[in-house]
Amino acid sequence: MPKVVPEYKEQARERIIEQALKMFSERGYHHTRMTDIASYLGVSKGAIYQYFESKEQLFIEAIRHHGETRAAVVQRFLDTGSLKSMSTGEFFDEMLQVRLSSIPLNVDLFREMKRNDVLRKKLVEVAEGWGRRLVELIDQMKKKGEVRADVDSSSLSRGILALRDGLYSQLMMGAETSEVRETWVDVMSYIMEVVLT
Amino acid sequence: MPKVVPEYKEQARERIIEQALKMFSERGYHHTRMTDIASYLGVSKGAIYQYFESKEQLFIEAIRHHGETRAAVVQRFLDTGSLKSMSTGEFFDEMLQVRLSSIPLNVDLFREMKRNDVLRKKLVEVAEGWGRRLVELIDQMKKKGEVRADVDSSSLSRGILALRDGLYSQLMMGAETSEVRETWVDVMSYIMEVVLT
Amino acid sequence: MPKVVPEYKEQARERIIEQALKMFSERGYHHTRMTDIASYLGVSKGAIYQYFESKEQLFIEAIRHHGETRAAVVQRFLDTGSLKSMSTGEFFDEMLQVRLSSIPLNVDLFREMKRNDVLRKKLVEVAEGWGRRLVELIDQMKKKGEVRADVDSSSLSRGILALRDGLYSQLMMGAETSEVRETWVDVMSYIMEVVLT
Amino acid sequence: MPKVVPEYKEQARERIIEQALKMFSERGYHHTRMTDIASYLGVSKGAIYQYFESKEQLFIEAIRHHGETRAAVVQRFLDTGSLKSMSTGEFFDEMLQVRLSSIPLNVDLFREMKRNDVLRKKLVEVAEGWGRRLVELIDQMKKKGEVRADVDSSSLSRGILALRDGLYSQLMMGAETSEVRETWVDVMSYIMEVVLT
DNA sequence: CATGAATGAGACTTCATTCAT
DNA sequence: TATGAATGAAGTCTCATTCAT
Repeated sequence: MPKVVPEYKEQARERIIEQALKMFSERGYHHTRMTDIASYLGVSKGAIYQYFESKEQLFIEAIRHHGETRAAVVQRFLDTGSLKSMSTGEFFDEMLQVRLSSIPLNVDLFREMKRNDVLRKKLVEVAEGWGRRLVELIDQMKKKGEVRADVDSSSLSRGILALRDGLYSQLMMGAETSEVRETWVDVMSYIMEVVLT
Repeated sequence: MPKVVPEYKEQARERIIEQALKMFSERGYHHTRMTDIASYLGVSKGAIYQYFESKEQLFIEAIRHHGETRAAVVQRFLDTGSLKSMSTGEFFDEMLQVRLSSIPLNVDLFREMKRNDVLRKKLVEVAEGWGRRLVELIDQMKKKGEVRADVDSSSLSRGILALRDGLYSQLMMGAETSEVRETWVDVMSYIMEVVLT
Repeated sequence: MPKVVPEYKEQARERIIEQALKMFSERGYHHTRMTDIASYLGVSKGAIYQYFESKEQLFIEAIRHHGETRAAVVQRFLDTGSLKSMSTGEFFDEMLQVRLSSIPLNVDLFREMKRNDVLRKKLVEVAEGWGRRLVELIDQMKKKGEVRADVDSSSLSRGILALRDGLYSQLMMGAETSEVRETWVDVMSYIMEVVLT
Repeated sequence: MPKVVPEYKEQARERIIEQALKMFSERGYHHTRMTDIASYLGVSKGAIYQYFESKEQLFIEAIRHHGETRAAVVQRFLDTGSLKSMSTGEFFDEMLQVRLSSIPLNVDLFREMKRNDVLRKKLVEVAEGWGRRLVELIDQMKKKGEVRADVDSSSLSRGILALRDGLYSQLMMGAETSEVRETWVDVMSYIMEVVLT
């Protein structure tokens, strides 16, 4: 009977969140039973309910945690102040670690949104956060003359994020990681070739 | 109480499939109840079971139908023999009509795949079909010298599809259609600027 | 596999309500499982959920039904325009049939009230209804000079209802019906002896 | 984290019993969680299990304790050797303090009785104890010629207890204490007017 | 002794599917 | 053929009780 808490309650929460996130992303919200999460953790259903009041709440927490983790990674690249750094295979690899299967998560999220206000706000907030930060970066680069002035920052930002999400989606559908990474590097380089001065 | 069969059995099947497809894409597989589909059709649950042996089977048929409809649209553009025609707002608009919310559909599909071999095959077949046809088009254009020889057809194809899917995903999340369309046109034009000779 | 509906849906509802009422009163809300009600009806749990959306809702309906049934009986005696008719063993017997174990019901009700506004309103409404009608009767009798003018109608009404409830409670606790009926008749006659002119 | 045992084990037991009794009466057996009792006592659940082997056992002890406390109060009035003393507002007030919400308790008790022999015996014993003592008092008064000879002691006793219980029940349902007390005084005075010589 | 995290039986509820009418 | 009431498997959640620390 392993305990959920190796040592501290906060760690237990985190362990649960991480396992839940993993399973929610891999199987989707509805295909992930509380029992499954529990048994993968080597714990009883009831234990999870000491940390989260419902499956939905656990889901929300998983999303929050996911968003925060991703934020750190992306921020690091944004901090370089250059779009180029995001066009690399390294960026893709790092995102992969953290973002793995987030598209399905988002879709489930979207479904839940219709019923859940808290969730909706959080999701929109996270999603818009990405876009905003990227737009800011592009705007700064435009000021420095590193990006063509006639480029629509918002449109470019949206396109990059769409490409990223579309590719992750392909990974989920079973595409080869190496091929997908190559696509990211290739297409980003095409785009950079045009928009960078 | 209108009957499922207005006149021909085949029409009844189609009516059911179309309603089911609509609801599956809007709400997702698990949030769509057989009762819902039936009542939206003004028909009893039992009636549906005369045309489809299970919810899953109906889902599969809906996917098939969806894939075929989309095929017609895309094929029309592919038939122009030019990537340019796909870089337009018109292409985007047409796809929108037919493809609306297909990302969620695909994701649900993916979830079902783990349990359903028939479904998996169909999905992979459809998904790869798109890629293959696009790769063929690019290869043809390369032969004609319309696309740079050093462009990786497979990678470019994959990137275009990813962009499309990522943007549709954004639409699902509540983004403005006009902004998303603009992104499609902008980013496709950047890419075309580089890959077309 | 007997059906819940012998013929009409309304009858099915009623059958369920009656069985539920019986069991709720005998065992209390928490000791009555949906499964129990269903199996006593020779039906599956699910069937009940076609008529009532939750156990709580079924409980509320049972209360409503109970109140209405009782109303008819009591009204008949009130309609005689005389308190005397309520002091008889016949009145007691009739109430017994209909009210059997309503004290426990009321107590469970009271417990639920803290959480359920609809229930609270209904209960208070029913409970106050009894008191009001009895007060009216006493007031009328006072006007006719059949009840002493210095009798407090509200207090007398409340006392009679309390006596009734207290005796029913004793029945629930296992007291002999004949003895309890005798008490009702005796004590009511003492009271009548004083308050009637 | 105060300890259950401020000084003596017996005091700890008593503290738990008193808190449990309070909560059982206010919320009912099923709505009172062991956790609630513990946290109101500022103690851990585990601590309670050192004094009582189960929730049911604690309930039983609470009942016993309750019965004993009440006994003292009532006995004091019985000791006056006169029914009149029980017809007063003072008696009612004292009972109120001690008996508050015992009807619900009794009902829960009755529910448990079906499953628990020990409980049943205790309850019946306590309940009958009240009746017996009251009957004895009335019999004594009859001997002294203070109560009419044709009064059925058992019936009168039962009626008084029923009135008391019915009124307490009304209090539980939200009736005004002052009105209920008035009813007790009024109705008891009617009855006394007839049965006392 | 005390604590409170973990357990797990058990209750409610949902919904795809069946089948008598 | 159509209907929709009934079924029952499966999932979520609660809470008395246990037990390692």
